[in-house]
Amino acid sequence: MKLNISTVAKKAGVSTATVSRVLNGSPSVSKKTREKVMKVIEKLEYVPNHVARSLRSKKTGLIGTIIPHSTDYVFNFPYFSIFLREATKRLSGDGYQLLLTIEEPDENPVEIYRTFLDRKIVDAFIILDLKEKDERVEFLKTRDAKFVVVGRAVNGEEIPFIDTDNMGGAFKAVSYLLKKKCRKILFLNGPANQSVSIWRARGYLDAHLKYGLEVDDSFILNGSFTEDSGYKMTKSFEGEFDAVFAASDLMAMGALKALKEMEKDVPVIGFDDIPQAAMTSPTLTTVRQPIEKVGYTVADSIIACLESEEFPRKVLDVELIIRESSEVNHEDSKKW
Amino acid sequence: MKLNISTVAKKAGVSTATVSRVLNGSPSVSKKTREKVMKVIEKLEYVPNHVARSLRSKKTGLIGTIIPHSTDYVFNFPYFSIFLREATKRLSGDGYQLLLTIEEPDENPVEIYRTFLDRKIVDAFIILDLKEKDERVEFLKTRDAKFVVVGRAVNGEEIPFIDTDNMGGAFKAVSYLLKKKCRKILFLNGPANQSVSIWRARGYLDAHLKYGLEVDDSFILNGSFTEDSGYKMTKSFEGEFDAVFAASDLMAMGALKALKEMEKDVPVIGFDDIPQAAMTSPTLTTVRQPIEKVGYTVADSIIACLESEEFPRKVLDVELIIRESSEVNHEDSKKW
DNA sequence: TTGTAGGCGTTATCAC
DNA sequence: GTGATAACGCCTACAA
Repeated sequence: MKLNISTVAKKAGVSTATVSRVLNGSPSVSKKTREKVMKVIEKLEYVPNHVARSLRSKKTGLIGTIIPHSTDYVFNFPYFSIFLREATKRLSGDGYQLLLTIEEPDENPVEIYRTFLDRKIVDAFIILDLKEKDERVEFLKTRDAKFVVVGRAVNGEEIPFIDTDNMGGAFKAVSYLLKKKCRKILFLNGPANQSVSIWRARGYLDAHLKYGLEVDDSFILNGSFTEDSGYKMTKSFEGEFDAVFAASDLMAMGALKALKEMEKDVPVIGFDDIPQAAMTSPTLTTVRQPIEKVGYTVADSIIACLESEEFPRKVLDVELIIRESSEVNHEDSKKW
Repeated sequence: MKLNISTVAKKAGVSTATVSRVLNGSPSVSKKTREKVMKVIEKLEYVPNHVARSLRSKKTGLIGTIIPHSTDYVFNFPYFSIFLREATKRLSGDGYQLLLTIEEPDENPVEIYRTFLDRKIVDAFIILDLKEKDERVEFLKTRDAKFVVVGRAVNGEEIPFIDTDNMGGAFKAVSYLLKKKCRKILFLNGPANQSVSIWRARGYLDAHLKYGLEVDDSFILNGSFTEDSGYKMTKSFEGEFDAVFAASDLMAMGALKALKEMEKDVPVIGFDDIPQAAMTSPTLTTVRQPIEKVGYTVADSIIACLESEEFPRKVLDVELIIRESSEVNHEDSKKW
């Protein structure tokens, strides 16, 4: 026996239209009818068919998030799971679901967006890992699709985005080191073509500018955001340096490991403030990104975007958290 | 102007039924008609509406995977991304998509399965992180839902599953250590209530049995699969031991770190063979799980389950990979 | 081989 | 307030 809206209508002695109204909280239903219908719904344990609703409303309630294949790090990244958790929480509060998918290894990244759009599988996208010149964004714009980017375009392009203040964060961290008289700050940056890297590099430069210092480009290294990358870049750097600023906490941890092996003791600052940052030895000075807030805000913006045609553009503040690793002789801390 | 099957039909001068037949590769369409229709489809760039198809066919093509909230480690777990990648690849080959979702923090884990089932959002589930007594499985069985479990029931219960030979793997690793005359093997196991932990404990016990040795239960510790957990359990263990067998490579790495600090040099074996295992110092002896194959096989089984009512039950072989960490005096390796 | 038409389950528009 | 009824876009008997 199939259970659908008309079964309920029949049992309740009303029309399907009325049941639908009850279901959708329409005000134009008498209290009495509403209660009668509700009772039947509960007794039958009826739940509306989501697919039929989608067909009718042309909305699936699914938000697509395609995880770039090029960056396995997002999964290594303790950070990412927090982002997802918060976004999921916010979305499900309004009846949306995250449709997470991994990019296909050897396919043009745009294809999966095309498929999802063509088949009308999702209502909107969350774009991760914004590139300097991002073909996914280009594509979605030509298709007039809804999306929110995590990250901020570097060329002032008008796209809906949420980002943390990467430039400001780098500025704060580097200024702190410069104030401490560090003058040769090794900057372990992320991949060169990612907008996040570009913003942080701008902060690095700006801080030097403020102090009237010139920047030697050879101190800016591009790697991936992993611990391993931080370790290797530090270890293989040829030349003197008196501080390290890393674009992720994992990289900073790698740098600390390398420094220890090199028996070199200079201030280190990371980026993110992942949970481990407070637990390493030495504890990590770092730029805290409000990752929960990012997850929440992205979800919130997507919903706003879908339900009221808003065009979100937000930069969230970051904060420099001072711990042991940025202090000279931080190795001493281990003796406690 | 809306683009749907009847627009195409009109343009091509045929009925919607014929277009549908072409779309679905029905043999009963003349070559000529098919070509004519195809041409129109291409010119119009028509793509069938997935939601309408779902409504008609009662299949969404979505496979639900709910990531347990209790175990943030799945995201720390470098392993998990490989699993997802392979599963996704296999699924999309047959037109399915993975619908990944994070479990809601403070909600009964079963609820999200209920929601997905009620609303008919997914065709089947992949269950991760099987518990000894798993209410999700119970629930899905009562609802007669399709699912495949990654992991093997410990009580012989009949459920569709894919698992690696956890017991055999532990058996091999522990036997190897016993053969080396180790007699006090510290076993850093995963959470006690997870089936994977129970299988591995069985392997540990079995190996001892084979050597006619009794097992001291105090040598079996339960933690989480993280590096930190391995480190702490090793460091805080009170009592002598002459080898370590860890239930994950991350834990093994934590154990190695602890041993180094304790200036203790005993063989260590891990589990998984994550990419880093070959790159640590010392390199890690470990039980290799064919993770790509697990991802592929789970996806394959889900499809088989959906399309031909099969009931998959498969245990995939594992292999002991001998590297440096299991050899006594492995610290020497660092001098090269 | 092809076309007609009903139905999948819901919601929105229009009457009453 | 409530009830018919027509879509939404597709597939599949059944008929031709």
